[in-house]
Amino acid sequence: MIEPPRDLDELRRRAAALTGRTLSTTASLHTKGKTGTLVEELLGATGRGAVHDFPELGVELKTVPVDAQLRPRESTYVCRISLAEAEHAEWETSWVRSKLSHVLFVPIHERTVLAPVFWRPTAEQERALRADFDELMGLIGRGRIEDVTAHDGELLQLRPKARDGSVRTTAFDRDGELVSTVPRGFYLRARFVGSLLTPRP
Amino acid sequence: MIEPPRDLDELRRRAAALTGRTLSTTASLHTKGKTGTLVEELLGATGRGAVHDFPELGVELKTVPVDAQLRPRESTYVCRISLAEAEHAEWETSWVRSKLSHVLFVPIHERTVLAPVFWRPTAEQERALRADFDELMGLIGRGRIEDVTAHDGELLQLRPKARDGSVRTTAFDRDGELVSTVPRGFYLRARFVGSLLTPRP
DNA sequence: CCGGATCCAAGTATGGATCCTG
DNA sequence: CAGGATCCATACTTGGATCCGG
Repeated sequence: MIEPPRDLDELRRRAAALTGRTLSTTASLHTKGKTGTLVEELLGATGRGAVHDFPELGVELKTVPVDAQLRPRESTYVCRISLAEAEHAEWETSWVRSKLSHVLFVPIHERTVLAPVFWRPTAEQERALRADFDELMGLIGRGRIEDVTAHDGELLQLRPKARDGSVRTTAFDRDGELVSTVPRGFYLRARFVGSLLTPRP
Repeated sequence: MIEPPRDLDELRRRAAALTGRTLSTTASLHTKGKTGTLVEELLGATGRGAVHDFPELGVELKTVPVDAQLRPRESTYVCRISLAEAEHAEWETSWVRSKLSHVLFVPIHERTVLAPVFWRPTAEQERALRADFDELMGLIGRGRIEDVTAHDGELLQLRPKARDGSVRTTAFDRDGELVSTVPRGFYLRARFVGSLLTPRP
């Protein structure tokens, strides 16, 4: 086990030191979440179950599979949402805002680690994220969960998040009744994360 | 896997048929909850996670370790309580009342199964149980959780229920603040269960 | 004795994400 | 191409209770 980084500079140095390294080709690495967990361990993340991967630094780590042009091949999962509490949710105190307040993106091309990118939302980006949040949570709060699709939201989208369709949670419908539905999570659109990895002036 | 009993008579017959049987002496049976789980399986209980062990019959199964005089060697665990919701809890709709509305006690002496006892609370017993419930939940509802000990309650008592002291839950203190404390559960006192196993006219 | 502390197995939830059809 | 579906490992929770020191 690797000690947690003592400050942001140490985390920067560790992340930079991984650049160009190739992750092991072991069969056990071919499963969905294994790359992310391995990079967490290599950087000394300790926040399993906490709000951030690096709780003292308030930094969230995300590995992103990319192509040779640094374009993400997938969207990036952020966190789950509580459908039943959507009506009272506020952006300022939301889990998704906390997670996204400071992110370390580690792009992975095939098995090679590329240059890390630290990101904090600009004022403009935060306005757009908040607008997505308000739109999505507003719909859910008004009982429209089944009308929400991954088409909604400019930067943030809402998608199913569960092992399979047999996992259920509850939400309110338009009549205010509790109904069973599939769990959802927030995701960052691939094109947005792509713009963060290759900034244009 | 054994099919669930179709009616109460079938459950009675199965429980009676276990009387005098000796549970296997396998090392794997020497752990705390294993006897209860084994008897559940032998009787065809299906209610893992449900309110009752036999959901269709509304019957709860409890194995009770006893001495040669049928005196329980331990108190009997009933269920957990939600400390944070204690203030609004009512006996009529409580989990503990449901659990205790119909119980099949299976006494175990060393590894031998003794005669089963079906029990439904008499009116008098239910009054006493309710009095204990109201006393305990009233204290907790008023933020006095840390003043409640296993001395309180005539038939029902409240005791810690967790792997070890590191597991925590939350309750309200006297100032209405949420505080961390150890999870609790309801238990039936050993002397009360003893009186149910050896009724005196 | 018995009140407070603890133990194990199994099921569920969570965090890590990628898979895969139309 | 990307929205909806799904996969794995690990942590946490729950239900089964018994352990053990004062």
